[in-house]
Amino acid sequence: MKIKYELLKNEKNTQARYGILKTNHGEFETPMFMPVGTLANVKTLTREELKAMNSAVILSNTYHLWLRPGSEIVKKAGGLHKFMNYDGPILTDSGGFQVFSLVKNKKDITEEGVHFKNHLNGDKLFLTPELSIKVQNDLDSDIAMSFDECPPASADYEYLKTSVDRTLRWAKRGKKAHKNEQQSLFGIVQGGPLEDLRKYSAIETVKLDFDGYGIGGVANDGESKDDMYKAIEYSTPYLPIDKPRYLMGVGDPIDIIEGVIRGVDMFDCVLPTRLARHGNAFTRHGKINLKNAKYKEDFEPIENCDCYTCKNYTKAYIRHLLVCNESLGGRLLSIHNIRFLIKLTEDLREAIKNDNLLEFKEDFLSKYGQN
RNA sequence: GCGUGAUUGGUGAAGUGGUUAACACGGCGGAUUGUGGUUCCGUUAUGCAAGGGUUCGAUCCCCUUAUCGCGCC
Repeated sequence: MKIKYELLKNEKNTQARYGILKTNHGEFETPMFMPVGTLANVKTLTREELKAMNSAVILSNTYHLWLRPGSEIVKKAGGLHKFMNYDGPILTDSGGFQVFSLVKNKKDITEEGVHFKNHLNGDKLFLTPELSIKVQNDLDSDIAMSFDECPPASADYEYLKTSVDRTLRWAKRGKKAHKNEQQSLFGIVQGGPLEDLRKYSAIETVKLDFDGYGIGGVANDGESKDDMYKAIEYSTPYLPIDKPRYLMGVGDPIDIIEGVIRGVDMFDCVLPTRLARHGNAFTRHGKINLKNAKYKEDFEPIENCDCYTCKNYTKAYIRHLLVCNESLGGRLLSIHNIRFLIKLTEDLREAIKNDNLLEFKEDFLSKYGQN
């Protein structure tokens, strides 16, 4: 079956929503945060660890799995869930963003699709909306994403308009090619930070009738926070209330709060795991760098937190692991950082239920700082 | 004892009679938003063993001393 979103409550003072997302692999509350497992694996973590931190949906990637091991192999394995031994819901990204982020220079965007080079070995590749959907059908994820174009933050109006129209045509083609009745398909709203383009993109995408809607093209390099928040608030008013809204790629704690306030239900981001591998931890008092010399003799946990890492390890030990390049350091921080964001969404859901989201935000910011 | 070669940051080291002494590692700090698992950026020797001399100017040339290496009695 397709996923079902049930809206249970609107927060009184904001656009925030509390709801339930029903999938073939369980029911989960929203707003939610989805850890990223690009290569059919949330880097360094096992499924037991993900469950222990109350993680629900994870994100995986069409482009990467298409290249390695190849979607036919995942299909042979019985689909992505069986292949990676994960029985929770999986969302697959379409590859649109990867064409943008991994293949910065040599790409040729045509009406038919995108010509670009394999980021691993330089082979010529051609990805189309139909092929992206075919790969995602083979992967058999719970939620597939439309193949979109993700233009740079610096793109001008003319380019953005052209791009939005092309993404709409690609969305239509992808929907037509979509065969998997067990799999839901999301459309993606684009349009940069511009009100009329976001509105247009949202309205036209909704006309195609998807199972949920991504808000894309956000948090691209150079984009200001203000532009990001505008992109969200220019999009969500035109999205149906009975379908989930997914802000693609967003992950900074403050951005998650701002997204929720503007009516977003789902987030994903590499930040918690990437920051972890580079030695950084989210805390309620801001982000810290565990490699800093000041933690050399700090025998306290990162903070008062219910995660496995904080219950068992000190900052001094984690620092030692990081400094020595021991992979357990990044693993322990990944556990803490993902749990931090998931806990944040749990707190946000409570705040929505209690109609005190703005107070929650103010309190959070006063401790967390403004970055 | 005589002869000879060396001595440059925390480490391995480049280098030149003329403004700010390469580069690498390490250290310290920062970045990171639909993944970069090993990434990117910044910073880190007011000084070239010590003292004296030549010179407009010496880390570089000369002398003495110290330390280390090599060869010979």
